[in-house]
Amino acid sequence: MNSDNKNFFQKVYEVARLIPEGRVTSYGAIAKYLGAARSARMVGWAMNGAGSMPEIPAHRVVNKIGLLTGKHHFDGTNLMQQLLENEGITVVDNQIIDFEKHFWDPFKELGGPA
DNA sequence: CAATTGACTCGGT
DNA sequence: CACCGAGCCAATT
Repeated sequence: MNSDNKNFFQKVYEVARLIPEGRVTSYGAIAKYLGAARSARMVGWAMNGAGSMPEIPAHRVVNKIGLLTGKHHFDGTNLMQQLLENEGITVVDNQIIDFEKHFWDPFKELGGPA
């Protein structure tokens, strides 16, 4: 079926919405899962629109090294970090501690491309 | 309509 | 190890 009927942004919203609590993922991971590994920027842009989507935990999406590059887009200056810490994730200097331990891989969790 | 920017990532020098 | 360029695609100016 045509999962590709949906727009790229729409898919990003779906995957982001599926991120479990206490987990995080990267823009590139989502982009790659959608078949656009080099379009990580688009994921970020999508997240910008996701800011209006309460079901889309954009704060759980960070760059590939676990750095909160998008924290400036949230209200205040440390809201993103507070949200992550609230879920049991440790963040120091805008960077997630044990990032790979909290990393949520859509390929692994969603089953990935057959 | 053209140029610039942007919540990224990879690779080369 | 640090810096720079290329690729991706969309929104804003």
